[in-house]
Amino acid sequence: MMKSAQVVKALAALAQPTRLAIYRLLVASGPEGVAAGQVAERLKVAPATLSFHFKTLSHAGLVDSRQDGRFVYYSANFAVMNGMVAYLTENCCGGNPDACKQTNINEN
Amino acid sequence: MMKSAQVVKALAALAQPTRLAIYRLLVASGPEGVAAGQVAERLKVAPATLSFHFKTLSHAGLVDSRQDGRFVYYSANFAVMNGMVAYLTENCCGGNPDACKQTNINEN
DNA sequence: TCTATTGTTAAACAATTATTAAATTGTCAG
DNA sequence: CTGACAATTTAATAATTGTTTAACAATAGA
Repeated sequence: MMKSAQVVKALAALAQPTRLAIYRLLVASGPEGVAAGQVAERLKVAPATLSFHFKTLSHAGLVDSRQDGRFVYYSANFAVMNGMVAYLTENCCGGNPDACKQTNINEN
Repeated sequence: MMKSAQVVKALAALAQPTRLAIYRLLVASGPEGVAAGQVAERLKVAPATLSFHFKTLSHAGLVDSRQDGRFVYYSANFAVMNGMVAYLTENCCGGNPDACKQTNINEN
């Protein structure tokens, strides 16, 4: 089980519109990753701002990076995301993952 | 599918140690809810601070409240939590919820 | 009604976060 | 080596967030 502090860090990293968009873009782009500049262009974010957000995501363990020539390729790391979802699922329903879904059915 | 902005709001609400602890306590305490004072005592949080955090959680739709006499009982609302987990699961693995688990197996 | 209890609100403040512009590092091509 | 390119770092600033104290509402009970 992931530690609470690490979960908070991961949640905080994703709790920002630009960073959530970055993460989604990386997830959709596969394991080879996307160059920082491409992300900047696609999401219309200034390079310095993007670096700042990458650092936050990276520090939370949500993304990996690899340098290739002048480019830095970022990719999603699913381990932390998975741990986070597992933590939420378990702590959302008191060990019964289906409880939420049942609640959801009742309320939709 | 939950909107991205609502997901960000829910993530932000939980991305704080005290609020995550509050939510977990409410989840563990069942649908009847817990009085604010009990939460304050259990988590050792000042009343005003707790009210502030309850407001954030409430505004994100993660908790419900009901007044009973002098007491205000808070309870977890699973609908938003469930929507959030569903959003993350879908956007984490590009529509394939198992991808994360497989990645996890590889990295553990 | 008076008083104690429960909880929220308001104001002030410290700490953190997000953004920008400018300077810096590292890499490649000529 | 030089110049251009890709990205990060730094410094400054604005905005947001978390906490505390004090004041405020609402309810219950004597």
